[in-house]
Amino acid sequence: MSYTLKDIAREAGVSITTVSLVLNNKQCRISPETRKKVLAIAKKYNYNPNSSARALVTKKTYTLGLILPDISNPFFSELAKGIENEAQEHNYSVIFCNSNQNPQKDINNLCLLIGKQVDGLIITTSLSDSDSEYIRQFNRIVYESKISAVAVDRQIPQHNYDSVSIDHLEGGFLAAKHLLELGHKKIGCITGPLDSATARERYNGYVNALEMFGVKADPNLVYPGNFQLDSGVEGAEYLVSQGVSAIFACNDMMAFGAYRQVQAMGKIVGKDISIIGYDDIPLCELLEYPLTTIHQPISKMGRNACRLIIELIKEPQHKRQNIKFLPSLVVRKTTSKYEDS
Amino acid sequence: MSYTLKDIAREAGVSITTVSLVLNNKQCRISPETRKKVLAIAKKYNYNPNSSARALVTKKTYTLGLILPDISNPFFSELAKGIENEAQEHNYSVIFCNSNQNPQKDINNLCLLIGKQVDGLIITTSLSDSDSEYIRQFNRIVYESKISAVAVDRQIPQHNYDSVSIDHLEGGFLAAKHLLELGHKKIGCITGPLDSATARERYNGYVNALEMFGVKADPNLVYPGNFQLDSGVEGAEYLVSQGVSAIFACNDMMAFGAYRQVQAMGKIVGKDISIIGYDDIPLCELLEYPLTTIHQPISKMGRNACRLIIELIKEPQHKRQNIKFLPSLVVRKTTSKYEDS
DNA sequence: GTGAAAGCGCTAACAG
DNA sequence: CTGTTAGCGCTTTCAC
Repeated sequence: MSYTLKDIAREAGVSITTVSLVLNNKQCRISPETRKKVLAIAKKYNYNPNSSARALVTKKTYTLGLILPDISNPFFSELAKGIENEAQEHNYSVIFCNSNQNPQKDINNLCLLIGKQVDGLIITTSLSDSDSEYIRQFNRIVYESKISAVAVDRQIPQHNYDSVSIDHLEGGFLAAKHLLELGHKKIGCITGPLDSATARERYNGYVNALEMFGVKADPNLVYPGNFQLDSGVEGAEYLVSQGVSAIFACNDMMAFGAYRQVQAMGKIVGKDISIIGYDDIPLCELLEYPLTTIHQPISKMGRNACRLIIELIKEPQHKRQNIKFLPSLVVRKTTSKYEDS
Repeated sequence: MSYTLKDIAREAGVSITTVSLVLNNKQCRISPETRKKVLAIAKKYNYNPNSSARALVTKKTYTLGLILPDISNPFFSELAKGIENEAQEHNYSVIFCNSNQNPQKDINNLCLLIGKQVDGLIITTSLSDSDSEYIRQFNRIVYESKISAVAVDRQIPQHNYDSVSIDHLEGGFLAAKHLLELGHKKIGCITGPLDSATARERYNGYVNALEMFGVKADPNLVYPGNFQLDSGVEGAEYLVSQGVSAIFACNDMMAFGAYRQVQAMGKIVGKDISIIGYDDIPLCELLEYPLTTIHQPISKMGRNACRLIIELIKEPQHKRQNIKFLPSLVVRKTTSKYEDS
């Protein structure tokens, strides 16, 4: 199969220890010739240390476990990319597990990863507040494993993990502020499902901005959506009938639905009605009127989650960190100055 | 840290072997009481075997290595999902590595995965024919590692790996055939970059269909694109000026470019000019006239790649397999019967 | 400068 | 039915 230290030691006529020492670049004073000889042989055979053996004694696998709901979701694949790129630079590799929105799988994957002795865990569960029993179990297993863990994107209920996430309150605020600065007063909001913290934050950010600009938040201008395209069209239909001049859709899919509906109603997007979305999915740039939206630094968040877990591995007693990244406004063509008509 | 066989053995008052035996469900005749007692203790402590130790002796890690160009590309993330879902069902886990189109990284990742003693490799390299030296090295390393490997989506040059891919010849054929059956005769083609095998196959499929329907392939009706949106609009502009009644764009991005250009020229997509794409990206369904296209069974391909590598691991002498999946036609609104005007 | 020896946690003969 | 023993490939004291 593969060459071992023993093989190299035999061929070099030295002990296994010596070989191990030089291959690990240890300070130990090894004579230059021995070092050279060993290195040459190792290179010749393309020696690759057996990491199971090494892990067994060092108790470090240089492997990270990544639990996520669905790698095929662009948000998570972007996140995974950021994590893996950063990991590579630190000589870690990452095992990923899809839990497909199934709380039991979240737990199975967790156990699997612990069994594989990963050095750290990066977690975005699909666990929602209502999965109380699963959450308890999940947290207990993480705790007992003594493995460092960080939560990404969303905090895991019932426990305050070190975390990296995006400040959706700020995002919602930014979106509404942009509209307000353009002079809009009657600003509708199509929310996400309000049992999700993310959706709530985006909505609350919108409310905050209105208040800050002295505009009274009008419940009649809020349409409860579900992050799907359809609710965007329904929301727009409703809001336009309420006389809004601008719409904040809490994700791009709904913004796109709204975009369509506004057009279907014979109005011009970005002129008669301003629309702003949230997420900055690739679709935004492809529209006839490219969509103004809130951009999330997903990949950056991934990289930082990775950096954080590596810090934590090195120094488990590290002080708690809950890092928030700020989303940013991307102005394109669907928003413009309010004009009294 | 974690409990070991020894801990359980001590508490149960039996030998380590016995514990190992019952925990591995070995046939060995163990008395029911012993078994029960051991199981109970293991459960109590939430025993998780140390897989490094196990791997060290069994030489199996139950881990697969996945090398791909970029997990954030929807094609690859869908593929990864298929692979991981299947892997989970067979108790394998998967380490993924992004090589970011960098041939050197392909090789680094390969070495890394071999070092981690993965049982099998699933590979989609970004290596192109021109990276001859890298390819040679890559193949040599795989060969010397004696680790089973399968190529997904594209074969790796200079070596015939077991592989799973999509029959793009058939895909191109299907696209053109659809148009021909609708009565179109002057069918333009916007190709991908023809130094890629994938793009060539799609184009060749188109040519084959034309021939089969007795339509002479006209080089003036072929526009060399690059899979980017822009070349779709340029291609459409050119092809419409050549008097085509239908366009086969070799991917959806270009089809979308063509769609826009056709509209910009004052023609009605799906009536004046039929357009068919290739890939079936989410965008297709979102258009005003949803895009007719060729769908690729990506996730299925991933699952099969995984199944294949697992077979290969079990039985390395298995006969060679090069599995091709058939793409399928998805008719939506951008293609229609040819009407003489 | 270098080597001998112990041991990480587990499996797998081989004994009894 | 169960225990003893050896050993996987590596790191790490501790001697020399």
